[in-house]
Amino acid sequence: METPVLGFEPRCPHLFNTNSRPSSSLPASTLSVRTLTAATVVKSPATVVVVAEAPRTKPHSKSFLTRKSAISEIEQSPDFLSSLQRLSRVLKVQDLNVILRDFGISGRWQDLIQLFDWMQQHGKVSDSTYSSCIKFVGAKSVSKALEIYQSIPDESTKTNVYICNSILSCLVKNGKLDSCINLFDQMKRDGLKPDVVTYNTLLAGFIKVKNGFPKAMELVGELPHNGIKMDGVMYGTVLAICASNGRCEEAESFVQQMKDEGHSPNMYHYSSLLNSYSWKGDYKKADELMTEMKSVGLVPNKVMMTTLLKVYIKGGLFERSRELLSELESAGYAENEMPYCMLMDGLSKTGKLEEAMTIFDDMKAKGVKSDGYANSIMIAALCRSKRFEEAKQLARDSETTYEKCDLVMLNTMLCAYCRAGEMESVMRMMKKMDEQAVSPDYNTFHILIKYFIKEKLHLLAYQTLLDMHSKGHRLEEELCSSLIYHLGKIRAHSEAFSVYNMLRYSKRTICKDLHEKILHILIHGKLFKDAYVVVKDNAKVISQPTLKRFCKAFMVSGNINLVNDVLKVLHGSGHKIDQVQFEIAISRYISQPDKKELLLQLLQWMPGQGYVVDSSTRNLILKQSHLFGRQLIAEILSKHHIVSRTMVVRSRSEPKFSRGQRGK
DNA sequence: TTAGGGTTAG
Repeated sequence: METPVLGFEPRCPHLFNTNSRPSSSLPASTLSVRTLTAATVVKSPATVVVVAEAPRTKPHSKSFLTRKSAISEIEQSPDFLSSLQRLSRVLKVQDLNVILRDFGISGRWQDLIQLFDWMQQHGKVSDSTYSSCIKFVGAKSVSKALEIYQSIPDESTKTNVYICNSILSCLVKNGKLDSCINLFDQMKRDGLKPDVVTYNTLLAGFIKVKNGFPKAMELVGELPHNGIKMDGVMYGTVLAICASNGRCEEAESFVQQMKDEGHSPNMYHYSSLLNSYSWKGDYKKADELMTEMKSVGLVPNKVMMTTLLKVYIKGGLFERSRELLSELESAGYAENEMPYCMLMDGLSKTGKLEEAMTIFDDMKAKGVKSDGYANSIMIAALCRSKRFEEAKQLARDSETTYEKCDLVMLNTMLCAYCRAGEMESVMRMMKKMDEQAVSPDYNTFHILIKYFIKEKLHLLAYQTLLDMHSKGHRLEEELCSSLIYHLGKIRAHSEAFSVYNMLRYSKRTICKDLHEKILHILIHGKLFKDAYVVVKDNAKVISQPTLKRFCKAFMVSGNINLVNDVLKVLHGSGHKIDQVQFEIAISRYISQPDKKELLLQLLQWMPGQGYVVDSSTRNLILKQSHLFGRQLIAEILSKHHIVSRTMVVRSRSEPKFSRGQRGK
C-alpha cells in the first residue's frame, strides 16, 4: 500500500480535526498515518469512529512522489541536516512543516530547533511553521517559544491568529497567565482579530486560578462584541471555571444556555456541574443531575461517581458515602486509593477520626494500590487530634514504604515530626526535600519556624523567616509577633526589628500592640534611632507611658542631633513632654557648646508650644550664657518668663485644666 | 496550513 502523506489530509480532514485529537489518544505504533489504510480514531471514551480511506481520484504526480520520499528520507536519516541539504531543492515549505511537526510529535527537540533555524536561514518559513514550532518548543521552554515569536520579522505575521493562539496557549500551559493577558492586549492593539480559539485559550488559564471567575466572566462578556459564539469546547472550559470556583448557579445557567443553543452536554459538562455542587455538598441537586444524565443515555463513569462521592462527603452523608464507595468497589472503580482518601479526609475533618481509621485499615486490608496519599491524610488527621506519637509512627512507615513524596506529603511528615519533637527526623526531612529538589512552600516554612521557636532556636527561626521572606511568601503576623517577642528576650534586638520591618512593609495594617512591643525592645537594645523611626510613624497608637519611656531614654542616650526632632515629633503627636526631659536635653547641649544652634532652636521653640524652662535649668543656662550669646539668651528667657506667667494666670482661672492638656 | 477545552483526593 502506498503511504499517503501529502494527499491524506484533504481527503480525510476529519482525521485531523483538532477536536478528536487522535495523536494523543493513540498508541505510538498507530501514530503514523502513513501506515494506515483505515484509521481508527478514538473520539471519546464512549465513541469509536472508523474512517475508511477514500478511493483515489487520480494517481499522484511524479513530483508529489519525489517530495513524499524526500520527507521520509529526512525524517529517518541519522544525519537529517545533510539529507536536507541534498534534497532541499525538491521540498516546498509545507513539506518542511510536515517534517517539523514529525520532529515535534516524536520529541526530537534538538532536531526541531535545527530544522527551524535552517528554514529561517533559507527563507523557507510560513505562518504554520511559526504556529507549529511555537507549540512544540513551548511545551519544553516558554522563553525559547517567546524568543521565536519575538523574532518574527513581519508585523502582520505577529498578529496571525494561529500564531497568536499558539504562543498564548504556551504561556497559559506554563502558568504565565498574567503575561498571557498582557501579550493578548498588545496583540489586539497591533491588529489581532481574536477568534473562539483565542478566547478559549485564555479562559483555560482561569480554571485553576483562585478568584479566576470574575476575570473569566469579563472575557466571556467580550465575546458578543467580537462576534464570537461559544461552542461546546468553550462551554466545557467555562463550566470547569464555575466548578473550581464553587459557582453552581452560574454553572447551571451556562448548561441551560448551551442546551438552548442546541449543544448537548457531554460527560465532562455534567461532571463539572456535579463538581460545582460539591462545594456546598448539595446532594439533592447532585442526585437530580445523575437522574437527568442517565435519562439522556449517559452512563456514569468512574470520575462521575467519584465526584458524586465527593458531594456526599461534603454534605456529611457518611452512610451513603460508604454505600457509594462499595458501589465503586463493585464497579472496579476503587482500585486506587482516591475514593478512600476522600472519605477518610471528610470523616477526620468532622471529628470522626476512629471511623476514618476504620476506612484506612479496610483499605490496607484490601490491598488497594496506594502512592502514600492515604498515609499522608491519616498523619494529618492524627496531628489534628494531637495524637503525635501515632502520627510520627505513621510518618516513619511512610518514609520506608514510599520512595516518592510530593511537597504536601513531605510537609505532613515534617509537621508530625515537629509536633512530636523529633529533631533528627526533622533534619532528615529537610535533607530529603533538598535531595529531591522539592522547594519548600509557605507551609514548610511556617511549620519549621514554629518548631524552631518551640525548641528555643530563635536565631535559626529568624534565619528561616528571612529565607521565607526572600522567597516571596507572605508573613503571618502572629508568627512574626511571637518571634519578635522571643528575639527581644534573647537580646537579638536588631533581628527583632528586622522581623518587624519585614512584616510592616509587606502588610497594609499590623496590630497596634506590635509597634509598642518593638519599641520596648529597641529601647532596651539602645537602638534609639530605630526607635525614633517607629515613634515617628506610629506615635498615635503608642501608649503615653511607653512614649514617656522612649523620650526619657532618647534624651539621655539618643543621638544629640536628633533630640529636637524627637521632642517635636512627640509633642506633635499629642504627648505632653515632661519638664525633666527638657532639663536633660538642655544639660547635654550645654556640655557640648558646638551644639549651640540646637540649644537656641529648642529654647525658641518651647514657649510657642506652652513649655518653659524651670528655674534650675534657667540658672544653668545663665551660668553658661557667655557661650551662646548673652543678649540672645536673655531675650529668649524673658519670653519663657512671660509665657510662664500667663500659664500661672490661666491655671488659676481654669482650675480644672489638667496636666497633659495644653491650651492653645 | 497552522491554534483551543473540560471531570475526582491530601
